[in-house]
Amino acid sequence: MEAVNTKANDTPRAMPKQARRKQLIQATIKCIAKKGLSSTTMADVTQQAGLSMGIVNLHFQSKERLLIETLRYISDEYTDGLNKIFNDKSLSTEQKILAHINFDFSRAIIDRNKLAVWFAFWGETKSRPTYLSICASYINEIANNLTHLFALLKQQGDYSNVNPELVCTCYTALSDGLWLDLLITPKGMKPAQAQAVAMHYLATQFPEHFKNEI
Amino acid sequence: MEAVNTKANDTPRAMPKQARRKQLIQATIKCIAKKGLSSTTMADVTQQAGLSMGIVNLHFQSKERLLIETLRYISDEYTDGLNKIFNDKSLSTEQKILAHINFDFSRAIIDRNKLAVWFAFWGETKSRPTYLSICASYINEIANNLTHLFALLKQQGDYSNVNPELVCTCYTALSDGLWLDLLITPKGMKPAQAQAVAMHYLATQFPEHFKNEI
DNA sequence: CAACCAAATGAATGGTTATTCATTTTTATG
DNA sequence: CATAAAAATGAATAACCATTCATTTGGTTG
Repeated sequence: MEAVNTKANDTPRAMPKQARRKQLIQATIKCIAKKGLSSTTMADVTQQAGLSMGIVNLHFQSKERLLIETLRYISDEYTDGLNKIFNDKSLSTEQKILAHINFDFSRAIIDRNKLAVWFAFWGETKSRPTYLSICASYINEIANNLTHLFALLKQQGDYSNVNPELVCTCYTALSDGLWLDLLITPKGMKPAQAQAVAMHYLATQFPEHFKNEI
Repeated sequence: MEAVNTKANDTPRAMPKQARRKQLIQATIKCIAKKGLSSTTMADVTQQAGLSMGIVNLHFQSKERLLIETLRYISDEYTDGLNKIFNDKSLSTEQKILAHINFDFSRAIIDRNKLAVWFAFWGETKSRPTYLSICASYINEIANNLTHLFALLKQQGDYSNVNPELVCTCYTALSDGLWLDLLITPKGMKPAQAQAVAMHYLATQFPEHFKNEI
């Protein structure tokens, strides 16, 4: 997901394969947001990317693989961001949790184009095992990490009746639901507001740590 | 949404128009769950319903209208169920809220076929104003009712720092997120468990009323 | 700069799919 | 029972779309 040389204006033909793939994935995200997954065509994607019809099959073999790579792209972006926080040894447990929430509602993540992509794929998981397995793997990974953080925080205060697993499940579901609000009621729910709702829940569980954040 | 005469085995041709439309909508729900919105075809739907190709255009004019009516169907089913609870004068405020949660995680609502339909349409709202407006209207209606219930409950206990609007937003998002868990991790999350998570949140806000429900 | 190679193009192809409508089947009416 | 009206059928049609591949373009190398 890191900086790939995308000097599209200079010498397009010299772009590394990886960069062209990224360009096509980003065009796909825009198209899914603009036209919906069900009516996004190869012609739409290639035109959005400013390239020719055959290009997708050249780089991805098929439309289906392009879609899978698109899901993997946003899913990796999300997981990588959270892992970086989780593995950052300069942060305290409390700071990691705060950074996690900040990330969940950061511009790059709650971009409405990407939210549209998330929901489009979630809607198809029941019929596409490949989509489901991509989603399932990142979900477990994140849940384990976050539960661990809550368990650590529990030891740092008077939180004897906090259940870290339950809090993780609840926080995660809440975050997903707030993403939905950001997607379908853009005028009613602003990112900062969504983040405040998430903080409000954490404050109910860890008042000593998060009461002041609201 | 009420009982429509569907005597499919007796005299199919005599079914009222409304019933045939319902039959087609239910076939559509099954197909979207089975094949995904993007690859559900007219042939799939009519075959699932045990009818002939031309039937959808006869009753719905076009595929697009069938899809819109399908969204309206699940959306009405949900809204009607909640309104019935909200308007039931035999229930106390507390009982209404409990009934609301029970309904949110009842078999009819968290049927995985229907969940797949919800997410499929949510994923397309950004590109289809019609889908968006159907969703937007029911969301506002429910939020107003639920906020009102929380405001009433606030007066029945030591809840001076409870914010009914915030609690409504948070509960609603949580519920949507739990629906996602039920859709994509069916083996990990059971309906009763999801409901318990929702109750857990309400207990943080109204401990005097809901602490014992967990 | 010439020759080669990789990347990209886009017209052509073939398969898929929504929609139509002439025909058939069923129900209602007198 | 005969006739008319309504409902349903499904083969035919026309539009659409993913994929292919012969050709062109651009970059690299010696």
